Amino acid sequence: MHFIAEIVEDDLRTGKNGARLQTRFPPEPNGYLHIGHAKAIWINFTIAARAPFGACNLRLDDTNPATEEDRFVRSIQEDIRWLGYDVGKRVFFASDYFERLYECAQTLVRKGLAYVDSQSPEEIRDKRGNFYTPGQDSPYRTRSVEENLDLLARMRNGEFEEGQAVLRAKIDMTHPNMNMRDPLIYRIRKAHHHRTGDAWCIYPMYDFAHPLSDAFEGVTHSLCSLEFENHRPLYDWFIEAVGGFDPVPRQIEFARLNVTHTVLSKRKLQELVQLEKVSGWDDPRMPTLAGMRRRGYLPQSILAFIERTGVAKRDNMVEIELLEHQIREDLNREANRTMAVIDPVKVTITNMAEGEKHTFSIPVHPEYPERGTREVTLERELYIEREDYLESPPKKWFRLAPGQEVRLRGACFIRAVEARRDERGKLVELLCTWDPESKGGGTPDGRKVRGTLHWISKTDAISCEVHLYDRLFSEPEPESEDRSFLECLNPDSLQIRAEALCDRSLAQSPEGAVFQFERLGYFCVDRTSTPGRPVFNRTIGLRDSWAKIAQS
RNA sequence: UCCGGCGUCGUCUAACGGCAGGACAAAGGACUUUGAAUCCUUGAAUCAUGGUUCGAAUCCAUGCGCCGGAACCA
Repeated sequence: MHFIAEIVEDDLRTGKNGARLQTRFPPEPNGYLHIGHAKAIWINFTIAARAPFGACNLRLDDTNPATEEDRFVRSIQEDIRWLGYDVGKRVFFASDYFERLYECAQTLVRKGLAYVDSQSPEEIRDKRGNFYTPGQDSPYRTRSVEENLDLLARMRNGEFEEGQAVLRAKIDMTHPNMNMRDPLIYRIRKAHHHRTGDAWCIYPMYDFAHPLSDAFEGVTHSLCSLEFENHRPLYDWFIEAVGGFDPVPRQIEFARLNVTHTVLSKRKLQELVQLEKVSGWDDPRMPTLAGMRRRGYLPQSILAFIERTGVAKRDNMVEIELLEHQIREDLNREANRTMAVIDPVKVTITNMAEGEKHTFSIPVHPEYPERGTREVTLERELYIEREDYLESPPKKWFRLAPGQEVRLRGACFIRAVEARRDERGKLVELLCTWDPESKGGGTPDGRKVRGTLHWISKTDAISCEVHLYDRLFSEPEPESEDRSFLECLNPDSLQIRAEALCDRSLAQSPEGAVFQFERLGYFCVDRTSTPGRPVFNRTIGLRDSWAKIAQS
């Protein structure tokens, strides 16, 4: 049980808030959700579920019309649903509260706790002071309630231009926490809002809108990331200053998720999209939920990963290996086996007659025989992976080499006899012999072969396209200061293999279907697939202990 | 120089004054019709110094280090 759960359990036990429990997930609709958001989503929904009638609201925090778009509102809802959370009717918008927030602002003015400042943005910034020196009061700080009320109404009516006036809270210009030095409440923005259109020309700031929106909704625990820790005194101040709320929400901060070999800043993700380093927000290399979905990640894997990384207050950098481990663990269970050859080389079995065919059935999943079997055909012409044959192999090479015998997965033993190459030396065909005694994959004499290869016969094969994805960044910490994250991009993060072959049975596979291509990894059907030509995305490769042996 | 937060194996995370544990990663081995999966084994940590205590990762003090904070962004 993490520290937030402990606080909440404690509140529940002591009957705080009448044992009510409510949280909220408040994204700004200015980009796609990524795996860092998944952490916030998971925390907020699992915490809410700790009480019988606990609930988590989705609140789109749309207080800045300049950056927000309706398409992001839609993608956010889609991604939350995909993760497995049903917000039902609990979808709210900060913009729905604009009128009520305005009334709160008037209340503050009447209480003498807010004033209209007519200084320029530059003056306001200069007079805020800095970490070491206190700020100075605005000359407009002492305006009367009546004047402030009038000015605020005229701000709303559009009588001022952007930058000519703002509404500020009257707190303390010498406060050591700079957030408390008369923070802005409203600024003028003559911009079109994606939901309220042109109804407003003043928009509330986050520090004002956020705590009050929580209070309006009856949120009891407002969970956010560490960078808002400095804002908590202000969060509490606005709720107290407006007054009359029950329950009074409590803000608790946790450390956001960081993962090696990727970036999780919205600005950087946006840059990758804009600079076309990736194909879009849902590029399978992106850490966005849309990208991970297209990549073939299962939502339960993402959630399990987040649960395993924990919730605490120290800064963290989770190794991507933990995510990859989780994906493999789930996909190993979920994905049925089939065979595909990504870089095919033709094999001719010279001692098998033209037209001769043998059929074998192989379990669809070795650990779950109840899932049934698949049929493969063995015949004179077939294909194996080019890299599975080596003319002069290193030690411990179990695959094909001159004179060496291997097993074709689920079928029989073959032995390499001759390699045919073109004028440039490229392998074009392998002549092999098979042992008819080895049908099924073993022989009466009980001799062992160490290597088993995946393969596909000429009649079973259809052409397909395979997208081999790897980590987007080759550096473990592309966000570290020493260079631009763009310089850390992995040039081989995508390899397109248009010559690949896969089993006929995959021709009509629906988008998102997942498979293990034996010995290669886990793959899913991309949305660009067509019935005649499937396109597969590699979600993650199998662990490859040969790669380590080969290295040494 | 100010304010806030945080320091436990390489990484993430437990411990609520009483044997520093787990997971990933790493190394070695067994098994294997996927060099997969599975199984076994091993190495690996309390930022430092003082104090309180029978006993401190935990409480106190001091120091050091790291992160965040000076948008009319969220």
